[in-house]
Amino acid sequence: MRAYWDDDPADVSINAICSMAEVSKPALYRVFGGEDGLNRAVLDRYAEQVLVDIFDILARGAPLEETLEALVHFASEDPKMATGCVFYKMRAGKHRLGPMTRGRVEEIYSGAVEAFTTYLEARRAVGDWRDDVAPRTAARYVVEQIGLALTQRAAGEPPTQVRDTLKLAVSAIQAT
Amino acid sequence: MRAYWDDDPADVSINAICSMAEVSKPALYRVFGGEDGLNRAVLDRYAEQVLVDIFDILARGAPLEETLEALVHFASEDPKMATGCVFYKMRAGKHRLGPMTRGRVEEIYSGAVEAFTTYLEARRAVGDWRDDVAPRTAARYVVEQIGLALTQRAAGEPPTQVRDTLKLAVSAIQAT
DNA sequence: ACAATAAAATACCAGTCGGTACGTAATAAT
DNA sequence: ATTATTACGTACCGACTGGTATTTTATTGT
Repeated sequence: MRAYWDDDPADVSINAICSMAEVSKPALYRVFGGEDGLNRAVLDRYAEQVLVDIFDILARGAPLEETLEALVHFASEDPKMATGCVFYKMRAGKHRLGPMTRGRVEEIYSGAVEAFTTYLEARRAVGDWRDDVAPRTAARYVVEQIGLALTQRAAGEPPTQVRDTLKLAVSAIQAT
Repeated sequence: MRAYWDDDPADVSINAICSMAEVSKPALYRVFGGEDGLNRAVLDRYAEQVLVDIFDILARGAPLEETLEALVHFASEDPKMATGCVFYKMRAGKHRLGPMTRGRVEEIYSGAVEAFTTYLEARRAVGDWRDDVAPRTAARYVVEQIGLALTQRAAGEPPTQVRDTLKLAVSAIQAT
């Protein structure tokens, strides 16, 4: 997971992983079955260890502005995300993934969209959000923008620039 | 260029290109020198054949709304861009490129930011654009958003969704 | 103490990658 | 017509990929 996180999953070979982990290749195959199984396991671990933070922000049910601010901070400034996000990296190279990992990527994506849609509907019900954008559209929008920000961070762009871009992006769904 | 456009540059091998073009590998190496030279040549050709359209839109000096509408249409609906954009695909895998191609990618990127910055400054001078966002920040923002849209198209997302996202994104710099 | 079994690593597989040495065919100069 | 030169492609190189057959090491049962 660490290697996928620091570099790009597509650029880390099974051989490299084995030598980093000081594990023989057959051992890795015994445990994970193959590359697809390993990727899936990495993604599962990453989801419950890192992505859960994003879902937590939504689950707090805080006002829109506060929630968006937290998300912007997470994606563009949290040092943990300085080298980007394993999930979005995998999603970017979706066509290179095996069936299990790809399935998990799609699950996580639609789970995120769903969670954000639910959050936005709740906010609208409380009168905390405008009526002229469909919650699902806005949800997909935010998920993509967070992905863009994390991709920029992975590419080494300065956090301030990443933050400027993301701030501008989320302002689109805040405007009255 | 066609292969890079339809698929992903990172997934098209020199061998595959040679067999598609019905050209021997040494012939390709004689002409382009190597993978980096080939990539650079492809990018050059692509820039003068496709990217020029984007620069043309800016060069028209039309009002902001009209310009953004044209860019949104180009990125999210032009059938020519249905499989994404060679430039943005290369940029996404920048670290895998040779020095010449990488240099050209950076040149094109900053050229685009520069062109858009100039355009926005001109619009501001005419009173067609708000004062509360730095032109360069907005320029970078739009360049990233167009890239996101073209990446989404390459991933096979429905054009309507791509358009929704991009429309929402550009609205952020239009708002009064 | 020794044989049977389970676990784990070494050494290898076929395939692909980018890149090139070298033999061959076509052309230009004499 | 014959030689010198240039263009060109076959066949190969070493490095690396994901994946495994086979051998070695450890553990267990007796």
